[in-house]
Amino acid sequence: MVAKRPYHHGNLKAALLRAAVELIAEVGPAAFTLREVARRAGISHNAPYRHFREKDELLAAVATEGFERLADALGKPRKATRARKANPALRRFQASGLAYVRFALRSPEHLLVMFDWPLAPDRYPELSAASKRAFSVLVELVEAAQSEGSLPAGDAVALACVAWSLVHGVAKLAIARRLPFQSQSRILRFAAQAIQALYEGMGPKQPVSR
Amino acid sequence: MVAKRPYHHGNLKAALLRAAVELIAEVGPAAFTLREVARRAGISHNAPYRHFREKDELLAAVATEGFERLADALGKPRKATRARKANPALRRFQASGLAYVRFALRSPEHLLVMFDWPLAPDRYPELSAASKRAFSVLVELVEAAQSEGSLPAGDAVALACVAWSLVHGVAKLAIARRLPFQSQSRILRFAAQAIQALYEGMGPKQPVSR
DNA sequence: CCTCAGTGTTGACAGTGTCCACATCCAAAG
DNA sequence: CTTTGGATGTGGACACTGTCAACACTGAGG
Repeated sequence: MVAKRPYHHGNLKAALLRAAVELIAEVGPAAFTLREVARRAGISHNAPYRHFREKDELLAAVATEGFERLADALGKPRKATRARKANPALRRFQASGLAYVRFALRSPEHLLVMFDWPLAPDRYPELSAASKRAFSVLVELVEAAQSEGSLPAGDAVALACVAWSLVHGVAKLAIARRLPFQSQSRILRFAAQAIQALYEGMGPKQPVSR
Repeated sequence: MVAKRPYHHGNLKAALLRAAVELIAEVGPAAFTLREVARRAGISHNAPYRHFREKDELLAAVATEGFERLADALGKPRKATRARKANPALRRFQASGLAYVRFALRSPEHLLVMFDWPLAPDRYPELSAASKRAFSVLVELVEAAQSEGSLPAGDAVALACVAWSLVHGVAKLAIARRLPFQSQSRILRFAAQAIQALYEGMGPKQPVSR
């Protein structure tokens, strides 16, 4: 029983987070307005300040939520990869790349705030912790593939950054509608090709000069 | 002789563009303010409206300038690649990837407005024309490498998008300071590695399963 | 010399983020 | 059971923003 909003809302913080995500989805982070969020939550324009120090702290909460969901999406295999024979760690690594793009397509509003909004990391320690955690998930996937032998030994962080750059680029260009593909399935197919290209090389199978 | 700003400024439009780029470099596009630009140009807060319909049109002009410079940077080889023996087109293609990242490091304010600011493309036709032009430079580089044989035949646009995604990801993560490298030279070295990895494949030289 | 289009200015308005003082509620102390 | 204090929500205020309308200055062409 949540009652009928007598004076104290009960769980305003969560409601504000939800409303914020919806508003960002509609108008983008730039046109996002604290007062409009308050309006949608049916409260006064000052109530949010009891739960967030300032506008940016609400955005930071959205970004934190985003990094947590992203870490989940990366870590958890999509469907129980049924008894893969070869290179399961590589498989999971590549799947996580697709998951990154899928996350971006499903929650573009989160990705926008996570990467395109200037939030001082030292002011929002939970946010930077969440982002570090998500990155470490990626590094672990790389290390697993390395010890499996399906990725070259060496600086796992650097390897992870290369892979990250590729899928991040695909994700950002996709949600900015800069790629010449419309449907989400076409975009995901393209992402899979890109990931494959990064692993196998995009050069011709028979190098011209050797 | 430009005189001493009598009443008519003379070339306010250009001055506003310069001031806008500087301001974005300092505070980012989100905190960018039309009135502050006017202050820096030493004019009233309404003078910009004689040259730009609205705030976003000034931003769009910045973005347009950015795409034009980017197209130049991609198209023109950095230093006259002295008498390359093999695969000159491939060389130029890879160099253009580095140029993309170099452009981002040199002009992060332009890149931010170009890709992270929501500008209705139909409201600013010059902007979308400039962005199309820049993309076509990239596609031409791909096609040249294809006819040289150093890239596989097939959809040049898709190939270009893969390469674009990689360098765009590197560029965006770099200027957002998300990569674990500090100096510009380290970042450029990393970018070169990533480009090389995309061409040769990041898998082990001796594939584990074949 | 006049005029008039282009350029710059002043003043206004609604909307924003944030501060302050005040109102309301719930739970624990007495 | 009352009291009371901390947490939560409200209303008003302020400086600032983007944008509009009316007005002022200027220089080139009649």
